Amino acid sequence: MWQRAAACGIAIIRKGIAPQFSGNFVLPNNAPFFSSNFHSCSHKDRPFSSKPRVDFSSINDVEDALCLFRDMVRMRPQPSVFQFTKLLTVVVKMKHYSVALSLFAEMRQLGVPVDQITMSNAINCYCLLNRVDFGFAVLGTFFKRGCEPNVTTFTFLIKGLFLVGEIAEAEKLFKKLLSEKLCEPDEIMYVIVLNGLSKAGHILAARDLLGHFENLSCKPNVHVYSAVIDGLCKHNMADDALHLLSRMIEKGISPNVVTYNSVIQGLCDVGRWKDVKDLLKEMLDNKISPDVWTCSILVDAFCKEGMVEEAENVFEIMVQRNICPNIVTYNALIDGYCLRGEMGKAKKVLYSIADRGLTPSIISYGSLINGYCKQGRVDEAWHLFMEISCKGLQHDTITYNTMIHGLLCKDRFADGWKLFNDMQAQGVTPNLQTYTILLDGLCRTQQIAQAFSFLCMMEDTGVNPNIIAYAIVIDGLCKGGKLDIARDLFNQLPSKRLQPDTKIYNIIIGSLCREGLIEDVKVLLTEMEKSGCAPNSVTYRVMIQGFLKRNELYNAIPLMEEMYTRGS
DNA sequence: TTAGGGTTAG
Repeated sequence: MWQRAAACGIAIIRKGIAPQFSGNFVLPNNAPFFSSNFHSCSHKDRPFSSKPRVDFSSINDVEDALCLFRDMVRMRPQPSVFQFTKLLTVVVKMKHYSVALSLFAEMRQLGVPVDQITMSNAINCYCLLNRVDFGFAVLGTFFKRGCEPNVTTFTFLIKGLFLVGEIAEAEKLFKKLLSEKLCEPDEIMYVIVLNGLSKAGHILAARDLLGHFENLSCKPNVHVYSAVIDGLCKHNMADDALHLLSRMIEKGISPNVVTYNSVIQGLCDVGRWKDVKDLLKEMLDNKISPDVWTCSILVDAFCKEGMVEEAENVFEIMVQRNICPNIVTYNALIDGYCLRGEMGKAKKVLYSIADRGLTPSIISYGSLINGYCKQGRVDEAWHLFMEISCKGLQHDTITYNTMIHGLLCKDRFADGWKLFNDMQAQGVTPNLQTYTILLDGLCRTQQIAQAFSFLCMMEDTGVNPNIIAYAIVIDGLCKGGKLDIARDLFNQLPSKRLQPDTKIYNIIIGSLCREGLIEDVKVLLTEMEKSGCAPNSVTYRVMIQGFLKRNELYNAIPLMEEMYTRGS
């Protein structure tokens, strides 16, 4: 739908004629979009002195905003379009987008003036509600009153397209703005485009666009560089990120704490500790103080490496530098203790969070539940799982997955399935991981027919089983002595657009060896090599084990030799 | 004296 609306909106800009649907277009709340109250006069035409004062500082929540709106509507003379728009933006900042749109609709019904900025804000609200299509429809109505969208209006729309995953369309619209000179993109628009492209994995396109931007008269600023640097770091291109960091400095743009945090995160992710140290030094030399984000990244990185003592040292540094840890910092520490199995310490941190004026999040509980489950202490995990609702938090897909997985690992299948039903009853959507956990449970208990039905059910609910899900079922079939069915399913993978990985080859090869089907093994090994899926140490191990089980030492020994030659 | 931008976690 939005493409048509967008095409129409863009065509209108190009031709400068009224949109075909502007007159009677009805917004989602069924209020006609247009009324005759478009405020076409500039504020100079209406002296501000004639308008009553409106106190926005008294607004603490959305109810206050609604009350003020009612007061403003009754005021005589009526407050200006600026004041009404200001109120709308206060509501938008509170993230009450639907409320802002209702106010907007009411303004139109009551004859309160709206202008280009008010309308752009309405577009923004639709976009933030993932309804960029309605945003484009509002765009179409701009021209009815001889008003033109500007760079901010288009920035809202491009951001809206990225939000709903319409990456190509966002890029297309941006290029159209450039090629048809519909507006002059500014730094903020570049940040939105570059960040959208980077986050969607189109990192090379983002880098090219940055190169283009560097050649314009309006030069990229620190935010623009930071967006691309962050994208590079998130796509394991830490060297490129470091290179870009040097380039921005050469061009006289100083990185800020956010830029450094992105690079530090990227370096921590790949364990480049020396570079992290150098960068921290560079930061301090440049008089950029680490913030709570920097510290949280470091705490998390140390904890993931099992270096909890070092993470605790970061906490001490935070105290010295007067940096207050936030819930993310504490969650990283909880996770660190859990990874080391130090559940007592992890729990102590959880219960100390409230003492520090913070509220534990669902992630705090999720980490602990995961830690207890990993240790097989499901009853303690369950106790915390139940505590979540008492604390006014909502269970999410991940906590359900963790708990179900924990129960199934302890063979508490009935409890696991009961929780799965409860999850759906609570309106928490199962994801691929949920289904994979349950599929594994079915296969481990040799409920193969149910596992097959489950695969079909997954497809029906729009969650396509991935290679891991198939590997679980194929493994279950092999372990249940149903090698033929397993091979059939394996052969169906290409038709499901799934590329077998080493793990799945190993499952089939191991079974074939146990059956003594050495010729079939040779065929699969050749196929594996051709597909770029190299045999690994597990491949050799399963083959050797298979042959030894058949007392075929003469087949096993040459494989041992080959395994050592290959260094697997 | 009305609008838009970047980083963290189970």
